[in-house]
Amino acid sequence: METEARSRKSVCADDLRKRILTQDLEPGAYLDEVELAEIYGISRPPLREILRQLAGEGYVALQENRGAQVAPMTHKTLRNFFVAAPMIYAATTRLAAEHATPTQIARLKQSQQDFRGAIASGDAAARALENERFHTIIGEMADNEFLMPSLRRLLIDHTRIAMTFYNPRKVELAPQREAAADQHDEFILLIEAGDADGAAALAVAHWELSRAQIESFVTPVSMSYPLGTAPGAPNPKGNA
Amino acid sequence: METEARSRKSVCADDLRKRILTQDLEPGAYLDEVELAEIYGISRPPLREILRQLAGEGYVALQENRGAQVAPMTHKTLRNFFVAAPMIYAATTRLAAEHATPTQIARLKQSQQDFRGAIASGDAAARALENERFHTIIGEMADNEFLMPSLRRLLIDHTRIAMTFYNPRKVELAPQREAAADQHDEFILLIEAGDADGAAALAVAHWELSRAQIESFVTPVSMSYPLGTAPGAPNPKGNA
DNA sequence: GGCAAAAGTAATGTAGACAATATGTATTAC
DNA sequence: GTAATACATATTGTCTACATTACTTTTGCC
Repeated sequence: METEARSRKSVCADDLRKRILTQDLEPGAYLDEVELAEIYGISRPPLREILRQLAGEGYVALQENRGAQVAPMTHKTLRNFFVAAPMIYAATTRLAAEHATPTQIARLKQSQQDFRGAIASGDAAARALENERFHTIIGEMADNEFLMPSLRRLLIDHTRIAMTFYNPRKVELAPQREAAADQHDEFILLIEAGDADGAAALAVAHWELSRAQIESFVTPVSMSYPLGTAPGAPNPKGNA
Repeated sequence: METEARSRKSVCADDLRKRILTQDLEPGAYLDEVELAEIYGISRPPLREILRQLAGEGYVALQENRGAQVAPMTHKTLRNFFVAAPMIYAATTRLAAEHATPTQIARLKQSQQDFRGAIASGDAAARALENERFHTIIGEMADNEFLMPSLRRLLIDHTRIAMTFYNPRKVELAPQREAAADQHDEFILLIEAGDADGAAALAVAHWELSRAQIESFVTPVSMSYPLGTAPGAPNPKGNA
């Protein structure tokens, strides 16, 4: 095989990830091994290895003798997401400000440029993928192998949720998208300055903006708050 | 093949996990595909799938064309572990108290019985594995797919660190082991009572106990600083 | 006419053989 | 004597073919 044979496998894995993130492959969709193997020009064994890998990363779910399906999103997904996201985002962003290297900061700046470009292009999928990449780089800056697994899992469903609800034709959301992009610039400034507290606070603010957008679609009018108290939040029933 | 052919694969995966957790397979050790395939009586393709799966779970690290090795523990591992563990443990335990089902509580009680038995037996590996299982069940009780990945990753290295430092012949540590087991009983009580705050506080206390044990080995007498300092870079200026 | 059981079909799971890459060693040249 | 290159060996990566499991459809019986 040529030298690109090896890269065909990683191309396949990367493309599957992208198609799942953008909901081109919808949650719960069954994945046919022979079909995918033919598409990417590889045989079934290496494809099966990729599916196992993606299962470990949380992109797909495997069932014995019943094939693979894109990781489903159940009714509990959003609720669990709202519980875990602020904690993990704040923690990893704080660590990123403490540990970021110049090389990583340069990559983050490049990513932000690409993100702005995707917004301008109006391509929702491209914007979602660039946003995911931006926050993945921040996760890599945190350089903590114990927090990265949950961050990756969060970014998968955050991206998919965004692709579900964010409607490019809803022009009234354009200012919010701009605000998100501006916050990305702030991320870069604070991380470059090593401002851990500031970065963590911005992560929370960035989360709140996204959360508000999501809730505006999920809870149309009333339903004020039921989506779950964050771990560490004061207990509703008044105990000490 | 018989009906147990399928289970041979899961037996292989489970055994590899156990051997890694107990350091029977040491961090950084290279894994030979043909050797492992022969040991478990399967061929290389399914074994390679298992290795991919274990890589996704954080047990092993894969390198292109260079095989698999048991996930290494570097100088940064302990430091990153100390940062992430209290946060994830507290959050998942709190959620466990909120969401545990009677069936899960029954499993947790059984696990605690096995844990006590392992302590009595004096088998360090069995005790470590039962402890890992106990905390995995608590993680499953939390029922949050976004926090579970980091919890699994933490438990892997927590177990390995414990196997590294906990010396059964050090009789002076027996009371601490008893204290840990007693805390497990408290976990059961608080989770069964649905006391989220209490469970979270206990998780922190449980962590502090474990942390103190670990630090007593890492910083034997007077070295107060080394955990946060890069072991590769000895402090040039005569430190404080 | 409906339900259940059996056979057929299509998928996943596995095995053995082949190709390509990396590593270690030996030889040769400087 | 040392270093670099080439070759040999061992290990990883891949493919085709086969076994097994699950699902679907059809047929027979109630």
